[in-house]
Amino acid sequence: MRAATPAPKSYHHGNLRATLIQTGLALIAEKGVRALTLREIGTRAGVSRSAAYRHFTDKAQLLAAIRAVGFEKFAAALEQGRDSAGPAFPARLNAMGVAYVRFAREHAPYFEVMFNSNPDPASTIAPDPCEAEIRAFQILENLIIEGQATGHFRPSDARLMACAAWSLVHGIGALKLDRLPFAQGLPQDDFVTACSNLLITGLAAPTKK
Amino acid sequence: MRAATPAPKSYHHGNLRATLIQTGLALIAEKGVRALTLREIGTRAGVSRSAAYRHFTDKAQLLAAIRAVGFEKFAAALEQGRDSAGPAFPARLNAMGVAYVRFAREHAPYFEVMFNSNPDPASTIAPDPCEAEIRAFQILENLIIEGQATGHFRPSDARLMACAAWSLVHGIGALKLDRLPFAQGLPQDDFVTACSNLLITGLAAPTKK
DNA sequence: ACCTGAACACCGTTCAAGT
DNA sequence: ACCTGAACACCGTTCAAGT
Repeated sequence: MRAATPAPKSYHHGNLRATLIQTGLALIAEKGVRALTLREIGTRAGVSRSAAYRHFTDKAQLLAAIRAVGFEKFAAALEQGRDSAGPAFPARLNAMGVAYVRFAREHAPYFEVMFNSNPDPASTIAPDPCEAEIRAFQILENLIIEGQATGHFRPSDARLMACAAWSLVHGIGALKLDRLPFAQGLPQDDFVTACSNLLITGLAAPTKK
Repeated sequence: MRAATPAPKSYHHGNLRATLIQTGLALIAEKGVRALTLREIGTRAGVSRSAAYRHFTDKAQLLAAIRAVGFEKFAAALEQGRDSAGPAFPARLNAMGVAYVRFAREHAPYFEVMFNSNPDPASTIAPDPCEAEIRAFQILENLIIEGQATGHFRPSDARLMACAAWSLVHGIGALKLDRLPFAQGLPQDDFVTACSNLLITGLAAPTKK
């Protein structure tokens, strides 16, 4: 009777690398960042605690791999948010912002490893952005460029405008201000929408006349 | 010769609690967040590694105390930034933003413990804001209220406007976008100023006529 | 080439015991 | 009341050894 065990993989795993990333992804969603330990990942993957070192030089490298797949999902969420809005550009920009903050809330642990400054060393510099992170930013920048072409957005530096919009929603997602004494009442999406409207119209009083 | 040792403090320390906070503050500035360990703090303070538990129930509680003094310095930096600008309100708002991001950069480790979601448990909720944090926010909110009174800022919900401005500069400080492929070139303060001008004037094209 | 097991140098936290 | 010392259950990482 050589049937019970579905995959033999007695010793060599086949693609432990991918399995470790998936296991880490599941673990982080289940029990948070603090529970994301090399040893537990190994145990869950049915492998010794030092096996990961054959595929990643470091815990930081495993986190980088996990972060990369997080940004894939993130970019997809932003695109989906944008496309769920109508054709008007301010509305599309706002929908992207809502999607951004929603992702930050619904996938809080992902969001943390994705954006937290480099997780392991005492180094103060941020980790290099991964491909999907740059792509996510370009989705936003392109939206602004299109909105400029149609005359909806002012013809300033589109990259700078994208930086400002990105920073705004990132700050909202990271600060969780809507949860604090400030600005209670409004449901989350409305809070984001209100902030994004402020960015679009500006804080300054309308020029009289 | 009973002179050499300044303070005897042979066994009981007197105010170990304050010493531990100061030691932690120094350690974090010196070697980063990762080096901020209860054991090392104890050793530096010349005390056993478990002595801290007489004054804090937890590492999280020590961090909360450290965060509180970080926010004191932070609020002072914001006020100083605001006052270093001229009397014009958009300029004062911008100066606060520059001070915000400067603090994030120059005191990166403080900034990390101050704003990072609760440091220890797997809990996903943010720690309660400390008194100085709320005060820092009110400095910003008051500036906007004053700017509304003089007609410089639009008469929308001042709290919401403060949330948007706070989120914007927080995102800039946290994301370090000026360090990335996007938006190179500009020195940091100019980058902040450009973003804050965008928030003030708005992303939308000026209404023709 | 890929993985294991024991080992090392760390953690936070607890608890009996000292003063 | 305040602190120590040993102990416990964890970490990441290394390295000889197995297959």
